[in-house]
This record gives sequence, C-alpha cells and structure tokens, in this order.
Amino acid sequence: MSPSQERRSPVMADVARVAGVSHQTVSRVLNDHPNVRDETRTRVLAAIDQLGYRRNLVARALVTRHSRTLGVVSFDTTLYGPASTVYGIEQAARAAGYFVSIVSLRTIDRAGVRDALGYLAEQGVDGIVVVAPQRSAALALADLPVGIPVVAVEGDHDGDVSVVSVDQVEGARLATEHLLGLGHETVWHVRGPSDWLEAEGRVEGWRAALSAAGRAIPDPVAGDWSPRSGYRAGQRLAEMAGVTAVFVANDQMALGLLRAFAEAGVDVPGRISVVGFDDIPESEFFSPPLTTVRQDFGAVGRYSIDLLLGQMETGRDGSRERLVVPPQFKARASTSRVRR
Amino acid sequence: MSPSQERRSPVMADVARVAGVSHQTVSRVLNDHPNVRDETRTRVLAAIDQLGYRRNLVARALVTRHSRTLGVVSFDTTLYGPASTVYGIEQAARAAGYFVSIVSLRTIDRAGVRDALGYLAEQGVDGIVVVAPQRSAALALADLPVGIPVVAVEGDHDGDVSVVSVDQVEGARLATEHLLGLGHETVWHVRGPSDWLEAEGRVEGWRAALSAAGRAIPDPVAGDWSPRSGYRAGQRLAEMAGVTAVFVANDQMALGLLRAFAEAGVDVPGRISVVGFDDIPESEFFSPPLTTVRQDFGAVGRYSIDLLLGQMETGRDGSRERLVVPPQFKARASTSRVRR
DNA sequence: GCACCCATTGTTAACGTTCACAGTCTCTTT
DNA sequence: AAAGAGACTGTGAACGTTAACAATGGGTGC
Repeated sequence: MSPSQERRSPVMADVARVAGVSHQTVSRVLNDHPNVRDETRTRVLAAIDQLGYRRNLVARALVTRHSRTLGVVSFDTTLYGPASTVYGIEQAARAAGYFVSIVSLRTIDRAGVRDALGYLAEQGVDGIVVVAPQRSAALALADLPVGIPVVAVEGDHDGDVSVVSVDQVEGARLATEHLLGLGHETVWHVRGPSDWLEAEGRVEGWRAALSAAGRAIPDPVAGDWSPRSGYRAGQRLAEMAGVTAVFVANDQMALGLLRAFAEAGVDVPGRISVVGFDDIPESEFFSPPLTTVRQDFGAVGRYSIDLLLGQMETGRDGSRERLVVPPQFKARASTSRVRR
Repeated sequence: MSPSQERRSPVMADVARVAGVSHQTVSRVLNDHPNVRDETRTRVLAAIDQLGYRRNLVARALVTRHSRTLGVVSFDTTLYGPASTVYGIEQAARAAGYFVSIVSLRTIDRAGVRDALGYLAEQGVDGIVVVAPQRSAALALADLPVGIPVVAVEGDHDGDVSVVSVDQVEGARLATEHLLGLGHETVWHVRGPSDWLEAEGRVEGWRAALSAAGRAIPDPVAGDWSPRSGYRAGQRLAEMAGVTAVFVANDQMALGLLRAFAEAGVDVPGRISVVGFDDIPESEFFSPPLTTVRQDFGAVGRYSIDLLLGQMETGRDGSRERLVVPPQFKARASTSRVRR
C-alpha cells in the first residue's frame, strides 16, 4: 500500500485552493459571515461540495474555547425515569445546537461523581447536567471543577448549584390525600431506598398528609424500587390486619405488590386500594390499571437545559436557581371508596 | 498579576514553568513515558497538583487525530431495549477509556441517520455504533462518512457494515415451539411495526416453526410495540373462536393483551396461553407472570464495542463481521398445556 | 479631485497539545 | 582514552480552525 493511498480528509486550505480564495474566506462562508460576495460564496460552497469537506470541530473548539458539547452524568439509565430525563436533555440540547456526552454511573458515590465531572471537564464540555437523585451524589457536587456551569436534576436544594426537580412532597401528598378522601382510615407506604432524595420526599409528603388529617402513621415498608421488593412488601402487607390503602413509592414496586396481592387473594381495589408513582407507560395496563402520580421527566430534562444555557450565557454561576415541576395525579382503577 | 481577573485555567507551559522543566517533559509525565527521572516526575506532579492543572483533551485530539470519543446513534432511548443497549455500550466504552457522545433520534429515517452520522463525523469521533432496528435506518448506513469505523446493532445483515444482533428468528421459534409442544393446534401472533427488522425476524421465526410442524398460519395481528396496541389486539383475539395460544412480539404489548383478556374474562393460561419477548424487569410480575424470551441487551452493547474497537485497531473497515447473541427462553406462568 | 467610508478579501498569529529530532550527560566497553 | 549506547531533557514544528488586523477597491460627499 502506497503512502499516498492514505488520503487524508480535506481541510479548509484544500477548499480554499480549489475555490481560489483564502482559507479565511472559507471560514467566513461556513460561519455565515455577512460580508462575503454572493459569487464567492457560491464558488466556495461548490468547492466544499466537490471535495466532500467537513469542518473539523475539534480545531474549532481549540481556538474558540467552546466545544458545543454538554456533559450528562446519570445513574443507571436503564430505569425509566433517568432514561426519560436523559432523553429530554438530549433532545433539548441538540435543538440548541449542542452535542451530548454521557457518563452513566453504575454505582453513585462521591468519588464516582467527582471522577465523572473531572473527565467531562478535561474533555472541554461547555456545561454539565448531573442527574443526582441520591444524597451522596448531591454531596459530590460540592467539589466540582471550577468554571463550568452545572445544573442538577432531582438534586438537593440546599446545595450550591441550580436544581430542577419534580415536587415529590406534593406528589406524595396528592396520592395520600386521594386515599384519605376515599374514606380510608390511614395509608400505608412502601418507600424507596433511604439514600434517595426522591424516596425521602415521598415519605415526607405522605407523613405530612397523614399528620394534617390527624391519622396514625404506620412504619413505612422498605423497598429498593424493584418489582421484586414491591412483591415482598406486598406479601407482608397482605398478611397484616387493617390495611386498606397503600401508597407505593414507584410504579414498578406497585406492580410487584399487585402481584403479591393477587397471589394472596387480596382484591384490589375491593379490599385494598393502591397508588403508585411515576406513571410509566405500562401502569395503565396493570391489573387493575394503576392510580398513580405522573412525573413529566421530559419537561425536567428540557428545563435543565434551559437553565444551563441561561447560566452559560450570563457566565454567572452564582445564580443558583430552582425550578420545580408540578406532579400530576392520575386516577385509575386501583383505588376505590372504602366499604363499611 | 495581570489586570484581567478572569484567570484562565493553567496549561502545560504553566506547569512546566513551575516545575522548572520543558512542556514536553510535562507531556511525558502525563502520558507515562518511561524515560523520565523519578525526581523530575515528582516535581512535575507536584506542580500539576499545585496549579490544579487538567490536560486539555481538545488540543490533544487535534494533534493525535484521535478524540477518544465514540458516537452512538439510537432511536427513542426511552424504551427498555435501546436504553439497556446504550447503557451496555457506554459502560464498555468507558471501561476501554472512551467517552460516548449520543444522538437520540425522534423519528428514524434515512435523512435523520445521515445527519446524525455527519454531526458525529464533524465532531471527530473515533468510531460509531448505530442502533438501527428499522430497515430505513439500516439503509441509511449505505451513505456513511468515509474513514470512520461503524458497527450496527440489530441492523440488516445484508448491509456493508459489521452487525451485532440477537437472533430474533431463533427466539420466535423457541416461543412458538414451546406453545406447540404444550399441545396447541396453532399459535397466533401479535407482530411489531412493519419497518422494524426485529418485528420481521420474529414473524419469520414464528412462521417457520408453524410451517415445520405443518400447522395453519393465521394472519398476524398488527401492533406498534405499545401496551395500548397490545390491548387492542387482545380485544380482537378474545372475540375470536379457537384461539388458544398467542405469541406477542414484545412484553409491553403482552401486558396490554393480558389486560384485555382479563377484562374479557379470558383466563390466562387456562383458556389462552401467552408468550412475550424481551423479558423486561416487570414481566416476571405480570398477572400472570409472563413466559417470554430474554434478550441480553447489555451483552449486545458490550459486543458492539468489542467489534468497534477491533475494527479501529486494525484500521480495516472491510472486515464486516457478524455477531449473533442467542436469545434465552424463560418459562413462567402465562402458558400451560392445552386441555381437551 | 480628494478624503473617507464600507464591503470584501487576505495575512499572520494564536489555541494547547504531541511528534520528530537534536542535544546533553552518564556509564560501559574496548 | 576514545567511542558508543542509553537515559533523560529540550526545541521547534505541526494539527485545523478562528480572531485580529491589514490591504484593496469602488463608491460617496464636499
């Protein structure tokens, strides 16, 4: 193989030579600079087309100090929530002309998040969105690389960065009040893992609603978001006397719970009413269709980009805004008025 | 100091000055070049630490012509399959020291895929994985940017690029033969949308199994992967006489179908047996727990990176390999021997 | 007719790294 | 003692783009 065979892709200078102009004029055409004669522009475009030239964004990023790339740090993008959020982020970012470089963490701990932020900083991203649903991840935001705008999603509001999140407390309150409104004496809760901010927000809202109504507050049953943990919780709750209403911290666990209830011969909603959280696409077709609280993950993703771009424009990172997306209650067939 | 209080982040030359060496020596330390005296290395590392220096990977990419970034083009990463595949890709890529830049397409058509490939090429990615489950996406691979290694996931095997995929035909055959083995006279099929290669592979496997057994081949019922379309298919099948076994092309549609059957009073598996496809985390907790065919999406993602990295090393893009991941049959409670 | 302005184009110098090569120094070997 | 081989370090030139400024030419106002 001859060395000349290895033909490098054309650069601006090649286009310039073919079009009979300087490389700077080519650059001007590419960047829609106003002061280029129409005839020249046409010639340059023809040369670009002829050579199949593509601009080298790496070289451009070096000189402009802007990569037009945003970084996303997330946890287990296999789950519906993170996946939808990241999807919303990516769509919004691309619509604004940015690429998205993603880092999915297997486990979320302070070191992992810090490393991820470091990688992205080296790579020269213009801004970062951290999907930080766990307290430990939110903490890691304390030591982030200076000079890069950061927005957290579902993060801790006490931190030092801007945050977009769904109002978990309000969502849990809606769910609990709905059940109380149907005449249930109190409401049991299957909660998410303890390090998760979302899990804690939902516990808080549930507690608040029960407190406000002056009802007994049962111990929450532990879960880990998985259908299996919901199944186990369901087995336990089915055996307990006096349970008529359960608020489950997400739809997947609710599915497991429904399965356990079905196996134990517990009728839903005849004997026990169940409310979930998230409104995943499947929950409308559970048996019975699940009453739940909808989170608009797509909106969360889009807002996080809005916030990030705003922060990048102003250059001020001290702005530290908060954006709260309201949850939406979805009544379906898994809840009913209590029979006396 | 200079009047500009906008202090730029330090560069190699700054480190070199502090450490009293040349910038090239700093570079050598950073790249673990062997011939650096221990004492010098220590001094450089100290200077790096003191200044909080981070290497600029953009500048590095410009000169090395390698960005250590891989591109991923995918369709609707909200779905479990694509999301899991992309997750597997990202994990494997990062383990190999690569970043992942992702482009999620809202609709998958030739122009969209071509644009995405173009963006990634401009950005200077070292290789691209295209998750191309639709025929139109597979076609778009025909006009891909030259010089960049590409691997397709779930793509067309007739194309010109390497492909990693799950054996859809085999999976469908396993599902269908399982049902025939339980004594069912024939098996009905709820298929996926027609442009999807996976949908067509599953139809093919189902047909082949029925043909081989000399059974009647009913018209497949159309679906679009969504639970709702499965629900509608279920309503229709529940009304038809003689249906005792249904193979549904994915678990989400199977969920909708189960719901429709439950509403119509059709017992599963008592009167009709149902098999799904994918084995999403939820399907074990459907009512009844769904017999299905497991696809190892994570493995598909990992293999695609293996293939891509191999192709990048050799520099040969003519290799055009095929890697087929076997599906795995999962028997659960939604199928039973036919009663006579 | 002259100075001036504006549109258009070209020239040169960054950006921050790695590569290729040239030194210098020390230690062996003959 | 001279020469050669390593080990270590430094120098200058890329990489492909944009920014800053200079240069050209034709029109305009007086």
